[in-house]
Amino acid sequence: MPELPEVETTRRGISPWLTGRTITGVTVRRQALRWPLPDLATLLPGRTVQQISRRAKYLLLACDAAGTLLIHLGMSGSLRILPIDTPPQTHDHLDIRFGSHCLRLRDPRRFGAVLWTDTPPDQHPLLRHLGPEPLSPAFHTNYLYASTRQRRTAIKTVLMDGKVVVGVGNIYATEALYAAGIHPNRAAYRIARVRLDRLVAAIRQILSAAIDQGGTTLRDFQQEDGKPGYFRHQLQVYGRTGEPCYRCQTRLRMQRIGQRSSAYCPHCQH
DNA sequence: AAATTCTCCTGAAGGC
DNA sequence: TGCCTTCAGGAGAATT
Repeated sequence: MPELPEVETTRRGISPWLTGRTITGVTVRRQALRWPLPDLATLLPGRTVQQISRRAKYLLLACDAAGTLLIHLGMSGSLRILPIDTPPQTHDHLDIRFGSHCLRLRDPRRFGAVLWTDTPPDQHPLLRHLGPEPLSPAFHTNYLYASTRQRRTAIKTVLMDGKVVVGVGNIYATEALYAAGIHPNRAAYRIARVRLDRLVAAIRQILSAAIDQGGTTLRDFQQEDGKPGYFRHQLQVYGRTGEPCYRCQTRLRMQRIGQRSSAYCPHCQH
């Protein structure tokens, strides 16, 4: 399920193929994902992709001065670069063609989104209230400390709240809390500053390492060339419920926190 | 304001 | 083997 490292991996993969290229055509096989698609056949052909950036889990394709295409991969989306004559498979919803190749969006569960904005993307309603990027200087210990003092809910829920910090989903929240020795269900406001310092560092370190590994592939995620991400092999707790903790050998447990399954070590995390 | 619940969807896994 | 049920999960929307 694409979280920040998977989206960033995708961005880095497709960027060299698309930047500076002119879109020659579009094939829309399904007119709505999470929301109806914009009229891409009118908006895109003839536009040149200036750059591809990322905000939270959104990919932003800047198209000339005309506007920006926003793509969200939901939980099962992937983007690939393929020759335009590659037969589409089930759930291949959209091709954006540029010469002999196309950017193909596949999303079995259709939780993803494709949107268009002709104003600066940071002002888009879905982006304007987002918290800081976890790998930016704006995400620091004092910020997280201030953001958690009034929050009595589980720290894991807070980490996955995009208004606090973006890009951290179930996998990396689970891993970061283990690395920092914090119980995922601990009330956020009851975590001391020094422990939040460790948590900030863990989030940064884990996200960076995951990007270096091309993200985590559990089932659906693939890079632009079809290869999986390799961070799955570095996961310490996610998906390991019932197996021994790598540090202390205690059996890892699982709890539902905010509708999400959360693995943790009852000995190492408090 | 913060917290909780509901919702979208498909494929995999488990039960019988 | 096959049919049915359950579940996972990003995150906006609705509700309390």
